Amino acid sequence: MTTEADRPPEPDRVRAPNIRDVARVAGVSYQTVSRVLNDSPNIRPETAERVRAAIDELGYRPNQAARALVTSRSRTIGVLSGQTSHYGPATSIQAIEMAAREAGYRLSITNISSSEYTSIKSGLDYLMSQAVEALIVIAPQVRVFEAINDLQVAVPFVTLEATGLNTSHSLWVDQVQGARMATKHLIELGHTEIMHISGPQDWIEAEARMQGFLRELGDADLRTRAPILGDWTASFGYYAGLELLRYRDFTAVFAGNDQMALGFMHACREMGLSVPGDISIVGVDDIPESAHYAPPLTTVRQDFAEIGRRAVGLVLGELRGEAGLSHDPVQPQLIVRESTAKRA
Amino acid sequence: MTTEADRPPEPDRVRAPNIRDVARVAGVSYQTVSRVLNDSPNIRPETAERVRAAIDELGYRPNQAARALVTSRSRTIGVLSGQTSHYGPATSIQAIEMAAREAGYRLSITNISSSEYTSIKSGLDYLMSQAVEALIVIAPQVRVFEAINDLQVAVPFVTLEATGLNTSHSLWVDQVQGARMATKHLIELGHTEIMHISGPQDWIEAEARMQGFLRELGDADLRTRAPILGDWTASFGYYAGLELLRYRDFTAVFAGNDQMALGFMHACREMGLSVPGDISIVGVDDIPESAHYAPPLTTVRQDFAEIGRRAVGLVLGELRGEAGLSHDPVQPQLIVRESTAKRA
DNA sequence: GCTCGCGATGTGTACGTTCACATCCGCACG
DNA sequence: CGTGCGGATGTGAACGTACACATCGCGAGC
Repeated sequence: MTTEADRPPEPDRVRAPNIRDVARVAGVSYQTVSRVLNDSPNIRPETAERVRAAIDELGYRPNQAARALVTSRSRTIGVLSGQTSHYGPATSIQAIEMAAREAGYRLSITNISSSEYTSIKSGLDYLMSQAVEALIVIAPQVRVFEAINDLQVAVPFVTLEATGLNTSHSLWVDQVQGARMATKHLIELGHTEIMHISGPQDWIEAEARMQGFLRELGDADLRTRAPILGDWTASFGYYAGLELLRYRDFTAVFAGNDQMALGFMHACREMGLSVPGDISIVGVDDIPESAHYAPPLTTVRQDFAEIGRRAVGLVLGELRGEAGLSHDPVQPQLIVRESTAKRA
Repeated sequence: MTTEADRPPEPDRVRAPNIRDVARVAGVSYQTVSRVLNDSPNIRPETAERVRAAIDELGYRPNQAARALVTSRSRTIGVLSGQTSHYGPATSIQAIEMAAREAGYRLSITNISSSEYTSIKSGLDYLMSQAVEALIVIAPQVRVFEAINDLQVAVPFVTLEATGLNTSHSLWVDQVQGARMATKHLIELGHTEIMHISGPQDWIEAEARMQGFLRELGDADLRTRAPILGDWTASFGYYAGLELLRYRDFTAVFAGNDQMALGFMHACREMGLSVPGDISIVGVDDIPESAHYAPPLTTVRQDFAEIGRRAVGLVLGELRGEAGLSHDPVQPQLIVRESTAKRA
């Protein structure tokens, strides 16, 4: 009835309403309010309605900290990522965020600036200090596994894009397969001298793409040559191209990602070479821009968003004790555009 | 002395050590431990050392939830962002994350999938339920301000990239100035018929760039034409190009971002037009790839990372009650490459 | 030698919630 | 008509920490 009159005088500092304030307004005990909040059974609909009305009236919001304290559940998923500004990680993280929020979890993201072990470890340490309930790693560096062991991470975790290693904790695009598709495509076009510009050696996915490339080449009995170790950037592709094209002892290039492919095409243009007339190029990722490169890039599409969603499903499933969740690799897809052609 | 013998029997479920466990091991009171944790003065160095040793021994980590509960400070900054997978937001967020972590804050990020008012509001609502202490908005939609008002957001907030509006809460790259630089550059090259492909109308920065474009054109007494309203994507730039180039009643294009510029160049190529021979093009953002487009793109550089860092500085400053913080717009920079040339 | 003051440390309590358990009521069953 | 049972609701405690205040000891000043 009287919702204001008989309350104690307003304190100076306005305090956010708590569960007891709601209870008082609704004329029930705080426990009943708690029950409504956690929609537990055995509440009379009429009572629940009154509580909900009180909640609205007061603009009450449950205090997450108090809840976390008593349940000792932070409802937080930690994300350890390398450069979150890159297309792949950024896309995955966005999907992770949405899937997590859907499931009532929030994210704690941390960027590791370098691939130094100490950097990984301190990033991981930070996440542990946030009491994350699960961990998703998008920093596909080999040393992450070490760090996870060293810190005795006891929560469910999954690493993205880390082909082949430690499969029970991995979820990945089948990079080996993707690389084979790209390489096979070039071979089928008649190319026999194929160059690979790889990502940094300590990225597992770079390693996997290199393996796929080498295996496909081996299966076709073609000469393999040492891949160039790049850094994923367009600039690297460009300078590598300027260097490599001085010899021109190859007619096709498989680049570890679209950006390096772009840089390489830039170098071709500058050296007066036609793509795909003189050199065929394949990238990986299918970033949205690659369809508009000059020429539009043949590339291996990866579904980063799907990977992110599945990662969340996986760790939350494990958290709920569900077993036997699917770790099947996500299949990449070859997108043929105009940067590849039959060997002249 | 005895650090193990006289403790109560181990409970079944291993409980994380708390401040009292540390105190017991260190032989001090829990309050002393608390003091060491919050490095308050008046602790004997020797005591502090003993406490620290106990912390290490037990692998103790402060419980953030308990801390948040009692201090009623969440140490969280909310980030409301549009597509976090885009280069600009992603770069800013990365910088925000690092700056925030540096300052002992974590982030709660939420993506809004559409620019619908309800979507913005629910995103904001989510962040408020996280009890964020401050808010950084990277979703530069006009309606965000409405939502912030409607929800009576009482925390310090700052919107990024929202030129000109509500300046006390904005931090921005001077988009108007950037657009003017781009336009002026084209005018100085002799172009008089310049087309603008803008971002979506409800993005404040798109609006600002359009204003800058129109003003510069006005100052030069050149004919203005209705800008095309795009969606930031390369594909839009491409299709818009195919359409517009059927008439060819312009010799230069100012695109709202690099991706649309890329798409437009693609269309030029397909229509048999040379860039910059027939058409000059300027973009905005200077994403890392744009230096390797065909041709390398003249563009207006924005320092997204700097913006992110300053946003954190601003809201945390306000939180500490510091006044008179700099809201000076960040100056963009024209990067002249090869997509622009004197009018034929 | 006594007191004052201050540095160093300890004790009580509150934060807001959930869990375990207690209580109350009405209805079905014998 | 008494008993038991289960649905609906209430009470007490605990989670781990920081703040306010209390206490202790020791050296300076008279």
